[in-house]
Amino acid sequence: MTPPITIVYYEDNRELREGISFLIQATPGLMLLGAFPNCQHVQDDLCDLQPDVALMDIDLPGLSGIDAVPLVKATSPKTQILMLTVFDDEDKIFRAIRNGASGYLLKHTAPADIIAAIFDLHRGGSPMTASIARKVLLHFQQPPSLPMTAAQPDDYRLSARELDIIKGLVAGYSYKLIAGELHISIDTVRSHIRSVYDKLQVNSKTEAILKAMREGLV
Amino acid sequence: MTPPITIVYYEDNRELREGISFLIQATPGLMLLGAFPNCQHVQDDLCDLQPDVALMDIDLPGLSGIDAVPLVKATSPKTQILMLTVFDDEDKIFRAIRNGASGYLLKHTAPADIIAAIFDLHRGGSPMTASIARKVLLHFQQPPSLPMTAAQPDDYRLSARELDIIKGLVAGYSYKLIAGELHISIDTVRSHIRSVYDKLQVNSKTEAILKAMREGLV
DNA sequence: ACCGGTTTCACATCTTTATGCGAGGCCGTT
DNA sequence: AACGGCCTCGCATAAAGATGTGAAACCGGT
Repeated sequence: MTPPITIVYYEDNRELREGISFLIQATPGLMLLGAFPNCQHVQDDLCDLQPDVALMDIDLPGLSGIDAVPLVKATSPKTQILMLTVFDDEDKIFRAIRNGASGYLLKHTAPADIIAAIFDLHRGGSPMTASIARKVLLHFQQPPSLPMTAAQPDDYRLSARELDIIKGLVAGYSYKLIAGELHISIDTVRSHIRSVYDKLQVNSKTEAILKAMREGLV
Repeated sequence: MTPPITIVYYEDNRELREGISFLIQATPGLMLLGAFPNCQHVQDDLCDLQPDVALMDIDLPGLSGIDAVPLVKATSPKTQILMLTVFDDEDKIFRAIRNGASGYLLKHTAPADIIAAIFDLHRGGSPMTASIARKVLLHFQQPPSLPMTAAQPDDYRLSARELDIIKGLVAGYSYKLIAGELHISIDTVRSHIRSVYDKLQVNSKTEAILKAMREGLV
């Protein structure tokens, strides 16, 4: 028998807290270590408990669940955080994710799915409500190719060496450093840069870097 | 009664194709317009059908499902694409996403969940298997703050004006342009840049831009 | 009233980039 | 063999950026 997944739970709504708590306790393989109405004392709470999973509401009185995320990670690094909230606000989502949350469910999620998500999370997955996932994905998709005509410039046909050079730029190196890194002369670097600018249709280091990053050429 | 969600399906494995096809046809609210063993003729297929949803396998003979994604989008822009695959390879995931896929499920997903995902997708969500979602999220999380000591420099205390300047840099502007934009002299821009470099602990435009972008200061 | 930070500007100097022009060697296709 | 693309290097000039030094004006707080 594998050891149970240990859990702490932060939720200010008493009914909900007791409901989910009961559900967790009733599920074999899960063990609830604590359920708190606010996260004023996250660090105290977690430093001893060191749970596998933290279920966190966002809209908590006092310290918001989002701001608590980094504290959780700092106090108990192995703890995976599952945000459980009514907000599908972009800003909140990304702040939580950047801070280190690993899953994000809206509260309308069925209780059974919440339980499933806890297992997913512990298995190394990132359960996400589909509508949340969409917002995240949109940040990866390149701006929808406006017209529907085929032929996307997608590929700028940079040569291998040119890619080396632009990687250097994106890494923040000067020509001199790139030359040293690649064991070529600075004039050669200049020469390649020329070609790169030509192909990317830009005319400054900054533009080239930004374009390369946005188009995912790096 | 709302009109059914129309679907096309690309999958080379005959058994699987027939199984899922049957399932779709048996589900009220879904309508299968076609199921193909390869996507050689996506554009021909879709130009008339204009389905709401395209279910695509990745590992297709000939033209890969990933490469077909942009073609689908070009031919039938309103079609939402759900990748269905055995690969949880980072590179494949991101190529599919960048190309415009809106959902990504691994094939071990239960048939009932696949059906649910189709509805999610059509509702504007992005169903994703938790393990896939994790890989995506990792690209958003800032490098795990190495030590656990509190107090991360997070906030570089840039002044309002300094933020204006760095926004200009990130937009790819030269000092001269920034000066024009903000109606100040180029020497003033230089002066602010100095402070910014100081606070960000960098010493070149490129480093400043990269740091600002990564730390989300913009 | 003094201090510190912000915003503005100036002048000088040195380094880095951008760009024009030229050139030899390598390699694969036609 | 001739052609085009790629990789290498050089020299030169003009523009942009980095850095040092200094300073006046404003504003909020001790």
